[in-house]
Amino acid sequence: MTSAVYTTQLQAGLGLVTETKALLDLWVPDMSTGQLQDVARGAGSFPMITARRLRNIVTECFAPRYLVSGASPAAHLKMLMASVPLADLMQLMLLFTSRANPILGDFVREIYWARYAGGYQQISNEDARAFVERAIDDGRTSKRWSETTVRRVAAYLTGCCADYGLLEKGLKSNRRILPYRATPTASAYLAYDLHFKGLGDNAILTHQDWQLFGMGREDVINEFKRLSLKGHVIVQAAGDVVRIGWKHQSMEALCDVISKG
DNA sequence: AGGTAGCAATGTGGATAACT
DNA sequence: AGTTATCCACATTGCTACCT
Repeated sequence: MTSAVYTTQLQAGLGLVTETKALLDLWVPDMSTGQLQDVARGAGSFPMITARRLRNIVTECFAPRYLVSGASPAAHLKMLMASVPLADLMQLMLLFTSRANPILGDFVREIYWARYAGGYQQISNEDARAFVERAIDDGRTSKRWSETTVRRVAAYLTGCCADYGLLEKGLKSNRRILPYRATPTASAYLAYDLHFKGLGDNAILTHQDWQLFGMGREDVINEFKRLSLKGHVIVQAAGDVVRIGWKHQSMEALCDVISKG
């Protein structure tokens, strides 16, 4: 799906939902990863973990996910955090984590939603392992991973899905598929995010990020209609041609409206 | 030389199986 | 039932090739 190389970076941390919230509380714009680590250690937000582990979390998880694109993900999540339900934030975390770790995004798109659509009740680590091994065969990694790395990364894929609410939580190697649907906040965010990235309306409708939520072009159009009811956009659909009227002038404006809604 | 990315190895604790 | 062995998931630390 994507062409990026798969890495083992998920090894450094899975969903990290509470850790991410804690770091967002401490983070301010223009803060370096080193500064963030220092602040986090000083604030005692992570009393149970070592400095080395904190480094892992900040530089290998938090930064690649939320400090990219001028740290806009972090800035936006921080804006939304106070008023938006955790489930919505977790969907955005899935988006950012999948962008940082293409192997997760592809797993969700190709395996999770295929199983979901196929009426399966669960996804096992063995399913994930098969996905990883096929990816290696297809040359998606820089080199062939060892057996243990394959097994672990496979487990991290399902574990991360569990952290973000797509699969059942707990220490299981076979997890139940949970009902999962993009929330209005997440879909509004993604819509505007793609828009301000400069994508045209038609390209937005078919963007692969929607597939993280199991949405194809028709689903996206229907979602836009829902967003129009909330006043976020205006949708004009005539046959195959869809035109979007964008009501907010910036991501900050959107986040402001969402957090006050 | 020092830093970093990518991968591997180790530590820990819980869950389950196997045994007595 | 209670104890021990084994497995598994996850956190943490270590290693190394590569780049600057």
